[in-house]
Amino acid sequence: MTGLNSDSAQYLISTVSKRSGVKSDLVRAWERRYQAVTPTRTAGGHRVYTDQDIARLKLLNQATGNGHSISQIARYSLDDLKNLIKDEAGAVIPVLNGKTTSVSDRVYLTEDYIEKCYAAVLAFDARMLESHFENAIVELGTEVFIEHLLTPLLTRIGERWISGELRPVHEHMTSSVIRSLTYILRNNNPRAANAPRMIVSTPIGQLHELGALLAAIMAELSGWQVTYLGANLPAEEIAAGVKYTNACALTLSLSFATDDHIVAKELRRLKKLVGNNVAIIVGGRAASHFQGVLNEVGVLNIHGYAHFRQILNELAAKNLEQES
Amino acid sequence: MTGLNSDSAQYLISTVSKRSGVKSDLVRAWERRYQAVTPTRTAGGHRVYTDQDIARLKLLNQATGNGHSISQIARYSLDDLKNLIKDEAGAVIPVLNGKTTSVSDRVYLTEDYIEKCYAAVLAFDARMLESHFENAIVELGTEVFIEHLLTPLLTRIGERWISGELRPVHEHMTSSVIRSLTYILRNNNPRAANAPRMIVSTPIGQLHELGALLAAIMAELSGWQVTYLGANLPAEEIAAGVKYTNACALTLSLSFATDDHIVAKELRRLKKLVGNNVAIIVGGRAASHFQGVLNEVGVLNIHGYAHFRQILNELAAKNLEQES
DNA sequence: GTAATTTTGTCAATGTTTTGTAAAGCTTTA
DNA sequence: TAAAGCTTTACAAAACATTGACAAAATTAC
Repeated sequence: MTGLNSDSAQYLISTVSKRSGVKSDLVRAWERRYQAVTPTRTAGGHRVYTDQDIARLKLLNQATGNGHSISQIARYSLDDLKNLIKDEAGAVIPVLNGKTTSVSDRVYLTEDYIEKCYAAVLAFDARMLESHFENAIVELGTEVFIEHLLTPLLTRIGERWISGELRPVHEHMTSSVIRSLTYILRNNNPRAANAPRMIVSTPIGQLHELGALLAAIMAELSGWQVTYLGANLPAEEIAAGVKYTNACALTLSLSFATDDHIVAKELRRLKKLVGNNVAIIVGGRAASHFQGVLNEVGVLNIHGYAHFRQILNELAAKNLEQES
Repeated sequence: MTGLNSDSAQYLISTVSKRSGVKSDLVRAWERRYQAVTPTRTAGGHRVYTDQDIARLKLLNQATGNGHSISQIARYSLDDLKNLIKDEAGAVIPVLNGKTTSVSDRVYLTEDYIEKCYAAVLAFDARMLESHFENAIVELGTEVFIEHLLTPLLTRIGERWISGELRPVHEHMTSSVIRSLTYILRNNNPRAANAPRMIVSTPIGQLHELGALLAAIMAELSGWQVTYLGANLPAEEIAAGVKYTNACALTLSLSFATDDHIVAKELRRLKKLVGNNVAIIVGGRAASHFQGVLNEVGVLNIHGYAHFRQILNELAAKNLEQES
């Protein structure tokens, strides 16, 4: 770059109009009516603008396009305008449950909540964590809560656990809080009577239950009737659960990559025990580490939230038509 | 941060309507009739709202959706509204219409409930179990529920597990249901701010968490602030939990008598790690099996429900006088 | 249980404000 | 001198405000 900084660079109104996308007439109107920009003048009275002015007008243009009234935002600072735009950036699907706020707002709020929640985890403050969760559920709605708060939060906890910032207890405490919250989460979405049934657990050797919990909650919200069994269960027990509930799907979470062959062995046994009529779904940070067995046994491997939902819907549909 | 705080940001009514989900007409009606919001005005008379107003309307919208009459709640503070919504999230409506049943009636009722609940466990029907629990909590009250339903039920499950009638999965499923219920149980009894803190867990090798769960719930109901960590944790982790929360008591449940020396070793390490200022309480079916170590380490051994309550009260009193 | 009353969401009619656009007439600039 | 800019004035569509009314729903009274 040259030495041109934003103060020295100067433009006439036609240039500004082209670069900001706001018609000249309108630029003048905004100045006259609301002092949206305050250009200096040449000796002859022509307006002279800076780069900052252009940036400002660009943002104002975008904001008004988003429904904000120019009179209200005309005098906002550059930073404030940026925030305003950022808030609206994700506004793609503005309707979730009919009423309630736009998704983008809630997604934005989420970042705040994630920070607060993570801080509570780090401080090992279960009450605080629970309180934040409660507020978040109320404010964001269950869908957004799960997808944009819980999922990234748990991912982060997983990472920090690996890096050593968090200890296993942190995870246990968090699981505990979340488990007690499942009650609220579930109650918000009434289940159908003939909902397809699913077992969620983790195989022996997999002690981390956060992933499994998340899967259980997601499945519940997708209309499944989930029986959550907790972590670290032998294949026989999981299979027994499947049989007892007559579940048509079994979701396992693999969060930790182990080099022993326990998980592989358990998966094979599981497959043999539950047979071919039960779909086995596997997800979790370490799932790819076990890719070999997963392929061999023939399980559905989850890639992200959306994918899981898709799998759930497909399975539910298949299950429905089998029943009829 | 920028200067765009919740006071400065301003919106016109259409934006507010979009974000809060309340139609413009209705926003105005609520203002006119109940002063639900009190926006400022532009020079021309247009209403101008803040972020707070939007949050308010959002909550009001939700609350009215929940059956509250707008005239009653229109002037609530933001916090009150949040609480209103939060309380409803767990919506059990624990109202018994004033009519109280005698304690004896309720104890009698419990036997009925125990049978139903046990049948649900045996049938591996988590929904049914949860449903019975919910009804029982409402009908019996938390105290009776815990003492006369949950305690004997869990004892019975332990026995039947030994006899082979039940499998480990049954216990896992039951734990899962109870954990999700802790939310209701806790919410009925608000805790004091300066409540004494406690950690509840089970040591490595002790996979059964029902006893620990029960202890956690009891302690909560006795006014303790409990952090429940789940089962099967190494001494270091439990000790870390104690340190993080600054707990003055640690309750462990020992349900299964093992002949290896793991539990004994863990208990000794635990004692060394937490020091003498933290009371270690041990309960559970198999506690007596480890009597040797328990004496050596110097723990409080629980004998029944009443005894546990007594211990809790004594400790709480001691803790209180130490703090003052 | 029914009738009277109140609450509450919605709408319509009518007038005002906001806001983008544009024309007219004059001035500056290249 | 032609192009671009300035100011003033005007205009119309969209959005907003106010008032008053109405009917369904919820409460209350009988």
